[in-house]
Amino acid sequence: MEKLLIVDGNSILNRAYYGIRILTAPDGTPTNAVYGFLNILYKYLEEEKPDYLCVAFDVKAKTFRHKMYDLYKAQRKPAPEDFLAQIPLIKEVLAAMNCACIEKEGYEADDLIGTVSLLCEEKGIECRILTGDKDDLQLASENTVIKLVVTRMGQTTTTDYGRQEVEQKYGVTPEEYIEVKALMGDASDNIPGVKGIGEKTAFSLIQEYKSIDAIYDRLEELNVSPSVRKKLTEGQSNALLSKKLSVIDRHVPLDYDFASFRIQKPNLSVLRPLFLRLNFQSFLRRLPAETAGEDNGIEKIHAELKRIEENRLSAILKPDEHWSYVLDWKEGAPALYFTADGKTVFGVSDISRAGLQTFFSDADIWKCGYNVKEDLLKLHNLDIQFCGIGFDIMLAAYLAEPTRSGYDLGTLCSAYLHVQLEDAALHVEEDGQLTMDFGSGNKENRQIVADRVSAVFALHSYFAEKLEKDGQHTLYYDIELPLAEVLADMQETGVYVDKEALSQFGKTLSERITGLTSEIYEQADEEFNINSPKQLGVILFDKLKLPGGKKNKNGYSTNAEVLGRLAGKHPVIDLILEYRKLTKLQSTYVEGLLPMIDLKTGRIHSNFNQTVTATGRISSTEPNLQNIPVRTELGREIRRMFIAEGDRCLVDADYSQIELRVLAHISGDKTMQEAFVNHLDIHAQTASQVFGVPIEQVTPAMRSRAKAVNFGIVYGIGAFSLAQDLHIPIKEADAYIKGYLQHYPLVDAYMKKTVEDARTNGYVSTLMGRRRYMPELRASNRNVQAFGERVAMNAPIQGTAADIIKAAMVRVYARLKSEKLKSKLILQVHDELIVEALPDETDRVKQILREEMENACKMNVPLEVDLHSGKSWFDTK
DNA sequence: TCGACCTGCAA
DNA sequence: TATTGCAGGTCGA
Repeated sequence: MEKLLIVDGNSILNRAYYGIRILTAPDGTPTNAVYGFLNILYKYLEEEKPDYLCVAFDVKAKTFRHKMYDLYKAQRKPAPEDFLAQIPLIKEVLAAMNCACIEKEGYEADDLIGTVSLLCEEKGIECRILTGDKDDLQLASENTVIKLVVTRMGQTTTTDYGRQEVEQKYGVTPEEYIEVKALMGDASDNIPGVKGIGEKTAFSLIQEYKSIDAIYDRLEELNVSPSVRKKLTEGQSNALLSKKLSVIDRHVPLDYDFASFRIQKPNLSVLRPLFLRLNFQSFLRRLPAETAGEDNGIEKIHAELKRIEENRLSAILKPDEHWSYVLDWKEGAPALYFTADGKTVFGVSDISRAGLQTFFSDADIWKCGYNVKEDLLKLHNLDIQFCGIGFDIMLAAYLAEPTRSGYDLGTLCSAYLHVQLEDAALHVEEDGQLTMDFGSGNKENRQIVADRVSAVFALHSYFAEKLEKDGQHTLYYDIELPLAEVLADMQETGVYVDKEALSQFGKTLSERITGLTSEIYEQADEEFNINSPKQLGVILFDKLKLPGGKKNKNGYSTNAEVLGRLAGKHPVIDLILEYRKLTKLQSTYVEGLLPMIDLKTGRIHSNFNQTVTATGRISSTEPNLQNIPVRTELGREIRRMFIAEGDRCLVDADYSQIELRVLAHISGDKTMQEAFVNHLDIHAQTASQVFGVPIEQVTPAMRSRAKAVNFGIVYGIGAFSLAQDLHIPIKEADAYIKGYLQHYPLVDAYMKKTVEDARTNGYVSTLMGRRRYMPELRASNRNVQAFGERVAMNAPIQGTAADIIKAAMVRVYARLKSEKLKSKLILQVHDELIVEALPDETDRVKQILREEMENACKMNVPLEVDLHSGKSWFDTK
């Protein structure tokens, strides 16, 4: 038996719109609903494998229902703009897929669906209706199944309703379902129903009497309460009207030939460019592979590969050329591919160390790569210097769009050049490495790599120009690009760890954890998994009956804040808090760090990522060395294990209040600037302002509150959260914020202006021209918008601070190098730099750190650096 | 085995 | 209903 799938276009698009986070094409077109729609469509095409497919849409014009009842759907709020914009877009996509879209003036999608499903019944074709709207349940039959879509937490699921399922679930037949709806009405469509009759009564009435007509035929005999009878009497005309409105018209004169619903192949020459434009990578991958000679209108990257012998390298490499390259390790031994024109790619397989040196160690040979930091590390393993770094595609793409989730070459080609890098979909890139399945049918590795070199070349032209146009030249060439080398060096150097001491600390923790575990079991009077918040919640709130009910969707919340409020109510609480503290240290910082210690060097080589954060900060992984405990006494012990090797020492330099200084500078607020210019205690100063007392009368409590406000302001805090943070009434918190903005009026003005600028420009910028695009501000969801506003206020501050410390790192690195010091920069923790210094260089290193950090950026307020040194990180406080 | 979720660590 | 990150554990698909 053949099968047809008909989709309620508006309904599914709507579900997709609200179910999916904000998503935009590179040109700013909102695409989340279209993306979600296609995901749902593809999913059910695969699941149902229909022979026919069509998508029904509503038409804007009034329908016969409006003529019947002019209030029909009258209360509907107009859909958000970025939703409406996607309706023509999905139709464009469906047209390119050669999928029939049907619509008819005067009718709704439901009527078309009803008509098509009836046609199916007549033709003996199975019909599946994909919709988010329960109204269609009236169409269910043995042959017609409604697939009702529910989107929850990003997941799409459907429940299938045939005749049986409707009867089972609702206790009425599909035909009777219309009667129920007519009785109870439908607020969303403004169908009146009978006033006072709700869902329950409507269902029981229809279950008993089957139809509205039957009810009114024998109204006086009905076995109902007088009040229900009264309501029915008064609502008779509304009931009849509602039924007319609710019933789907299954006899719409269709202007479409049923045969045109038969599934056809997509029009690739239209669909592929469209998906490229929308940057739908996952859908591009679904499209059938191109056959040879097929002209699909898309330019493909293709390089002519010339394999050469290593001894010809010097002859080919002219220093006045710009060389785009890829260093490939796929075939076991390194291979070098490079091009000067993007068309001819030279390839040297099995290249020797000397060959690599010819290319990489010559500063006169200008080189453009992709993820240069990785190449630096690989070459350093062979003890080869990498000089003449001219450009890095990945870093440029990061500046162009720091919120991207990844920067693989194929994606960048489609997103920015609208050109396809062939086989891009078949391989996965990790840290810029090419890993792929060389199964049959693929092009051979060499050609793929050659094409990648060509892509690097093309992207360089594009991004070099874009950086100029966007005013990011200095940020790129003076900060990000040289920083790659600094980070590679830091990664390579690593930080020395006292493995024995760390292990010993772990043993001590283990003993205490064992003891705590049995104490907790004793108090709970049973054994359970303390690490499971779910089980813990049951113990605390069900078994021990502690107050403080549910919070999250899995049940009870048991985080430190909740437990803290419970402290004193039961002895187990303190034990659990202690248990949590110790197991955190044990699992994350002892068991997590120990295996990361390089056996040869005794050091941990964390990965410093340059293209991860939305604001310009660096991130650290495997392990993350930017979140080593410091706030609690016991946690801080971990820092004793990070030590300088041999007779060296650690020098720690951290910026004092860098974000507030940035705020004082970019807002232009004189009061705040003065505090910094005069080297005053900014939190005490703020307290004095907000509480209206002289500075010498500021109590520690006042200062600590002011400090919280200072922090909060930077994050775009609201009164609610400040109140929660400080455990004070919202009103009071609100007064603090108001007072703050009153005393720092230009901070207030800055916040407002930044958000306004972000709305008009679509992005915010840091002092050095780093951007963050803010599509959130154009979202229809209030929460998303409010989030966007906070981000708009915070990103320039956090981002400028990131710019500054990055500049400082480049300067410190250059100074250490130019002064031929052996001391090494080893860590960066957002506002803090750590150098492992030789004994006779320590004083010089301190001087360099202070000079280069304090002068990294000229602002209207001074930058101040606190310096400490010691044998371990613990000692540098 | 993988992803969602909760929790907690840092600036 | 405060920004930016990373990671470990549990639990269910």
